[in-house]
Amino acid sequence: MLQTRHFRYFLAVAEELNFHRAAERLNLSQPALWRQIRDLEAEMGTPLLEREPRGISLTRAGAAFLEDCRDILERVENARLRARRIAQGELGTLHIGFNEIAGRRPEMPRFLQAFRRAFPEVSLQLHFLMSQLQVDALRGGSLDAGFLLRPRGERTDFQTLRIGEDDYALALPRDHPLTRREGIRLTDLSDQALILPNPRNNAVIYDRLMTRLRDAGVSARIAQVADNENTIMNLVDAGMGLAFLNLSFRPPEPSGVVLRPLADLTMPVDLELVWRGANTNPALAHLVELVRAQAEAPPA
Amino acid sequence: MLQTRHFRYFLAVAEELNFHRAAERLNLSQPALWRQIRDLEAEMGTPLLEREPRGISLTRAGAAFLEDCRDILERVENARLRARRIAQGELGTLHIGFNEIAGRRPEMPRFLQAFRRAFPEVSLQLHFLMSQLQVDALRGGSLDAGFLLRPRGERTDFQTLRIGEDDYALALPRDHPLTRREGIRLTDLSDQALILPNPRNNAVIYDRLMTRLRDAGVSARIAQVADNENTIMNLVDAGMGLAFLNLSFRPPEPSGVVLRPLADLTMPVDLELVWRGANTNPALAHLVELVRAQAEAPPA
DNA sequence: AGCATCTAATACCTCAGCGGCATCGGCCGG
DNA sequence: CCGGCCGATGCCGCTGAGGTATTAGATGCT
Repeated sequence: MLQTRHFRYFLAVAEELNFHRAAERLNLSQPALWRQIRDLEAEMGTPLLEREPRGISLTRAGAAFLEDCRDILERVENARLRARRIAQGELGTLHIGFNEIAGRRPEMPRFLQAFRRAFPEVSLQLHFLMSQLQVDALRGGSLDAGFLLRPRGERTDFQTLRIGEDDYALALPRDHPLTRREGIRLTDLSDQALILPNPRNNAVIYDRLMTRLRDAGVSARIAQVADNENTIMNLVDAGMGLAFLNLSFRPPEPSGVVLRPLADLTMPVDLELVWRGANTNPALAHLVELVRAQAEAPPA
Repeated sequence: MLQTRHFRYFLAVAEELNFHRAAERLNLSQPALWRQIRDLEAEMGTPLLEREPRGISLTRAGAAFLEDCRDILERVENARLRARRIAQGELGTLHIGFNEIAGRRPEMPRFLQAFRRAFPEVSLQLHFLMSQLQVDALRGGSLDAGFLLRPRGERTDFQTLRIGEDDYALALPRDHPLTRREGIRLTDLSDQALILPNPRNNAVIYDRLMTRLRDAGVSARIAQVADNENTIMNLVDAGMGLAFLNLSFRPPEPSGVVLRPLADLTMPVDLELVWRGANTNPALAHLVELVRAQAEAPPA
């Protein structure tokens, strides 16, 4: 059977065109090398060397095989290196999710840029997904890590790394009467139209908000559920009702929406990097390590 | 050291994802295979298989390596086939020379077409060269075989294969007085202007012609030497003098040149396929064999 | 719970084959 | 004619690839 040994040996012989020198180069004895070449020719089913009275030369088949030898040996070496680099997490692909809020944070581009600089051969595939969908994708394995918001203190079987914090506040049109009130309370929302996040996308937040409203005895009217924060904001802007939005979701400047804290509603959430502990993608460890370092010591 | 054995074994294991089945496929015992894979991972410097409670799966590095394995094993096999086919003369390059006369013979395209059909992967490189230059090229190794004219009976250290025969005749303008004479003799050429082939290109023919003329006591005047048959014919047409041309070099129809045999000059030449006996190009043997078969039994 | 079964992993042994040493035989240059 | 260079061969030792028997862990069936 053809072994890479044969390729290495033939390469040396073909380059030196001399069994003694080739054997020396390979740290081998001349007879051992000679026999391997003989066996190689038998395997190939054709002579590769022309035996001449004074030394040897390549046959046409041998010359062609020499090229193939070089190519194959190079590929073997590259295969080894590639596997190593993948195992080291220096090469590969990382699927990263991020949601509306995380995407607007200044940390995100810092993390990604730092990672790209440190591991330029890891392809970063970014997926814009809401928090709940990210969790599903992480479970399903189509995502390696996600930047998302989780209510502080909520239990989880994922690994998490806290990057920042946020809270919810009341979003209301600039000209709404409540904007002139200090210390808005939940009871002030009675009989107001409310716009809530779609429970299909974000059940946790939806449930918590509803619970708080019920506990406060507020009989609010749900005017609309919306799929994402942008939609919610636009609906508020259009005067469809009031809503709860994250503080870090700053409305774009020419917007008629303002955010006001509620005196008796605090729902702190953490911006976290989340991943499955069982995920074996070696590049993931690098991402976590890098985000941890950056989050602990943000650049001056 | 990585051996192709390792590639073949890993390929089986990675495809079966089961040591027993893979070992069976390889006609190997499970422990032997297991140890080879362990050694392979040590060589690679990274695990390729994920050991799970129930069986094995590929690591990312292993999956990448699997692709490389397939690629490499395929290339190894192709290298073997390529070398074999080159050695068999089914693949390669053949440099073939032909001169003015051979090029005009109907046999040439027959030979070449038959060869191309039989050995489509042998690249035929055709070189238009006069006979003497072909001989030099054959000696120098830049030509594998040549179709050329040689005076019959001339000794040579080349291998030859007779394809056809030819002779020299007098070339003269259509309106020349000698065209009306039956049985032109060399002595009739006294005081005629003659156009001879350049002795640098075709020393043998030049010398023979000169010898015949001298022996016949003809004091011919050499008006010109010319590099090739076309030039000679044009000069004759232009009335610069008479010349000796091969019978099979039929002047193109709208030409004012005619060929007349000489009663006392016969210089038979053979159209031959000529090659060096020491030439090791395996495709050459096929060409010779094919030309021999075609020449002996020309198509009906 | 207990047993059968499937899997990867170990222990121990055998022998093929890879490699080393010594040597031969042919060819060339001095 | 002889010394040196080269490929080719014979013989022997030992490494390592492979076989058999067995263990160990997990799972599923009764």
